[in-house]
Amino acid sequence: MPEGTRRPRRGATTIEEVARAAGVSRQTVSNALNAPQRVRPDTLERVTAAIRELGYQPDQSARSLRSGARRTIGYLAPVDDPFDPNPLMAGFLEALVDAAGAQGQRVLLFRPGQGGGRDAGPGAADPRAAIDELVAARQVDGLVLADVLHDDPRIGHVARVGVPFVTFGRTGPGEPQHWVDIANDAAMAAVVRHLAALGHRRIGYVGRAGELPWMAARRAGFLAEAGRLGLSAVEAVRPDVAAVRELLRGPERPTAFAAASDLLALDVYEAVRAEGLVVGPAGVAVTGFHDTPLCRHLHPALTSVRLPLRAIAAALVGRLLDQVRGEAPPAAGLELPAELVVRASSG
Amino acid sequence: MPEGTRRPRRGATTIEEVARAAGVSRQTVSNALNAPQRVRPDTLERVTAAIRELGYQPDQSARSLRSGARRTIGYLAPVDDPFDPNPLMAGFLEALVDAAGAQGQRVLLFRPGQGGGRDAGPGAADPRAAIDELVAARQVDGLVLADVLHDDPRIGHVARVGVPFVTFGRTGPGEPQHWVDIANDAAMAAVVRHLAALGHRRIGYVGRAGELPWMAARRAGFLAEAGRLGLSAVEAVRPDVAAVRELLRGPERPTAFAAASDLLALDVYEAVRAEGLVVGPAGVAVTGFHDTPLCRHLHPALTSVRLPLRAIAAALVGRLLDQVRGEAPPAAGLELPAELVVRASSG
DNA sequence: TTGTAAGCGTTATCAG
DNA sequence: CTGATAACGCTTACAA
Repeated sequence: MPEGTRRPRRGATTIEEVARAAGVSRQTVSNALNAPQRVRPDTLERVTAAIRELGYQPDQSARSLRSGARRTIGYLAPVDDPFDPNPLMAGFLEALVDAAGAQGQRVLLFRPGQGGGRDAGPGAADPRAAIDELVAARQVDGLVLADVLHDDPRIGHVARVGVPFVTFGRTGPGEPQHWVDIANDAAMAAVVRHLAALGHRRIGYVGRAGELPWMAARRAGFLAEAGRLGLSAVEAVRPDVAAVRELLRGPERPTAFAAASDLLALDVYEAVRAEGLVVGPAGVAVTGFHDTPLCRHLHPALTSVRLPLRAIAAALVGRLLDQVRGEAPPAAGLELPAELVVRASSG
Repeated sequence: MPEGTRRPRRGATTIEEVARAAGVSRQTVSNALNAPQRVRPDTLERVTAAIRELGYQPDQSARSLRSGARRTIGYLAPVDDPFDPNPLMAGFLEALVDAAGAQGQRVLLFRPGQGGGRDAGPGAADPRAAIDELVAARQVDGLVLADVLHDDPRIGHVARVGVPFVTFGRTGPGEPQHWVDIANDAAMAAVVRHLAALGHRRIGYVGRAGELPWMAARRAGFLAEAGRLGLSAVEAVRPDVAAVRELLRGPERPTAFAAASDLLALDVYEAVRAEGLVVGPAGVAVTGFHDTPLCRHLHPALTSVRLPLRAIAAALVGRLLDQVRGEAPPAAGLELPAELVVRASSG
């Protein structure tokens, strides 16, 4: 690699130049930025003007090196196939970047399997290795983890490493409770109450019982509330069109369906139509979960549960920065309510 | 703000400690990392062992400050409502992070309206201000911009600022040609040929003619290829269900529809069914664009155009780093083909 | 091939 | 309230 030319420093206004322009020492400029109350008002004004005029911004690398604060939060992106992206990711990331920005923090994205060098050995896709790399290089002040699984190995790892972290999704009882999550069960219970209020007595559920905690919580919330209200709850054996059609042909034909996601609600739509029935309050009512753009493109438009992504992101960033500042980490997680958005498919 | 305690340096192995452990000067450790060929093999081995043993990673801030290289790429996220996220974003971002990681680069996400401080004045949502901030703070080596519009003000701005950049989406003739894009028109032409090969002679188009370049290109590709093949091309006056239904009731009833996106294809499905027709090669064939997860959840499954997101990301990162290294920027953009994925809705 | 000296831009300490 | 001095951890000349 011919490494001849030294990269010309782009524009690169330094604190020194600002100091000269304002007729003060560079220390005063630093104070004006980091502790304005310690600078005489008129001096502050003069410095501020010079800063604005020269378009000065402190070099973040220098600042980080000196102060230790990276002003950057790492977000470990889920390892999805690009063609089957986590529907959460886009909307949540935007909210996270905004929430971080409001606190003067940037968001650094990273994924497992990012060997900084050429070592693509085994375990290259281990999220723990990716975390270690980021932390060891001191590129972030803290981490945000999403899609927390039961006994997620990442949690114990970050706790052991000692890096500040928060999670979108609750952690296990033996683990640090630095989590924020939506009330999946309560939201699904609200769905059940909504359907019950419409007069439905037999409600079908479409979703997986499996190991994904948020899915398990939705199912539990459904079953609990249906039981409480004395409704007849019927579960599709599999979350697909064929299984739903079978329910619709059975003796206990549900008059409404709650789906664990918007995409699954789409399967319900297909099944209902295939059985010659119609989706809607007059026919078979249907609800989804996530409130993706899909909901408004369906006919009838799909009732769904909207996640409070901005509130979640704000809470996560707040709790993370508390830890970064050395304050006591929260003793308990934070559960935020999700909002039921009623549309034509059920109202 | 009581700023008493100095933050304890996390673990923070330094190059000095590695040097001591390996019995060499810290200079040699640096060489082992940045210019291994200049270190004697046995010394290199000893140093490498010490590095591994201590879990040493160079402090990125110190490295950046000294060398000028940030090893970080900025991605300007589109300003979407979190509840109507750009479907591109998730899958593309993952591909971008991986492509960057393969080159030893991280990805820093940012959005307009991120005042680092408390100045939420007007124009806070101006992407140019956000770019300026990031560049002035020297947090990135270069920028990736997506969703380039006609006469996009961001392009001229980054060119003027002089920061290396590339775009996903082509730039105007008077602007730098640092772009990578998919062949929207060619992909849509392939859709038309596919439908023609199935025997369709009257094909409907559902999409907006508007100012979004990628949408305009798809429409143009459709019209051009239909004309070339002597097909009758009919456009829906608006991209919605009602407009499609009107076409289906009209004298020139199309036997197939090409939609400019998967969500629009969903509207076509609805319209076809509302008219008592059936989607599929035997009834009305339908195609989408993007190949979102939605395609496989539709019945019949939706034929769509898959974007080569990983290839795009790799090309973008490659071209960006070329610029960062001071090599001549590419004189022309790069157009990549998209792949037609045929499913039951048209085959 | 390896070690020495300097400095990247900033902030913290301590005199004035 | 302001100004000099040192140090954060690293890389790049240059000398050994």
